[in-house]
Amino acid sequence: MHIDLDYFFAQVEERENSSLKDKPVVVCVYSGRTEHSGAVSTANYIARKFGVKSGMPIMLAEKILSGKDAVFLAVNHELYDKVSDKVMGIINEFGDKFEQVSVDEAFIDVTKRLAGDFEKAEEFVAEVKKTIKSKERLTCSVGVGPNKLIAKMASSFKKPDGLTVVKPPDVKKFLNPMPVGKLYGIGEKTEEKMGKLGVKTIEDLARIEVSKLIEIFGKKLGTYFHLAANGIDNEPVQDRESAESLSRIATLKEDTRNLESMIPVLNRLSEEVKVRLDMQNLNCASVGVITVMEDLTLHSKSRTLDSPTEDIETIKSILIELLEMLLKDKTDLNIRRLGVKVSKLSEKGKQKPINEFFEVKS
DNA sequence: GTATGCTTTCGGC
DNA sequence: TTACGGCCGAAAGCATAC
Repeated sequence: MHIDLDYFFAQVEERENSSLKDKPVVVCVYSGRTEHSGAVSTANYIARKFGVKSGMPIMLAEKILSGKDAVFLAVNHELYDKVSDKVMGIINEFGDKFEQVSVDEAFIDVTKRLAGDFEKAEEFVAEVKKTIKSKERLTCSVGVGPNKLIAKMASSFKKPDGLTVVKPPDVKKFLNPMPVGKLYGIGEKTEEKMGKLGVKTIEDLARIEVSKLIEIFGKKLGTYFHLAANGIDNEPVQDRESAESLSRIATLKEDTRNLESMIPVLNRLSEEVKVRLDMQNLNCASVGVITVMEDLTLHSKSRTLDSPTEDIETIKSILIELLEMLLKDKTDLNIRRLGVKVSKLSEKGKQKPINEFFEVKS
């Protein structure tokens, strides 16, 4: 079962201030460059009806909604995180296993609770929704299916406040008519490639011989596409240990390609990332710099280390090197936004096992 | 030549 | 008129090993 909180940030804001409920509400990330510069994080369904979307420039959303009595708010992550924790706690209580995917999404394994009986799903979900509604005054959209893949695709089928139950015998019926690009794991490029093979729908994909898919996409991907198109997925619902990566990005006061002026920013971002690493007792084995140029194109450079580090000075000096490299690669444009990312995270004091050491040789 | 893993870019929210 | 965040995991592209 997959649970997705509806238009989460904006819904929390409506909850905090009921006078917002019948108005367009737009939750924004202000960059600080000018009073109105920034982008839309999310908007309620009234604002969406007028065409407001995530990622849109705030000034454009303002124009679309002018005269519509719209409310623009700055994101309040502290609040959303707190509310998220409470809701996730509730959801966790309803499953035998729990997996949080993001601030507003989670899977629970309810196989045992439902005794494998999908007829019980509707009533069960009603109970989950009722609890979240009464304790936190929030709605969500829910998908129930025989595995995570189907549950995830089902929860986005009807929203907001939706419920879609896909019983095992109905899996094919559910997937078949969808465009192949809707299948989890298939992006634009792969969809294009599929189109050239005459594959438009998930049904088309399911009909292709697995050997043919392996020939075209390689063993790993080919096998995955074949199984997914047939509704088969064996990924367990499991606790996520910690995030896979951690990053911090900020808009510069003005566009520049002057290294000296960016070093203090890079240092500050590194320190903020380091604090978050420490909070979770993590170190990192990969360090990267991210830039968004004045034309909003994104570029990045990263380096994998020989061994994980937690040393801030090491991280800072690598980042400066990477930024220098990036400036040499990309000689034409100024940098608008600058970021720091660490990945290949592991818990301090624990060495990640190298699988080959334990592999049984035959 | 192919499979794999690493790096870079994309896309959802 | 134009307008443009921050964060994450997924997808795509690329390099290397066999």
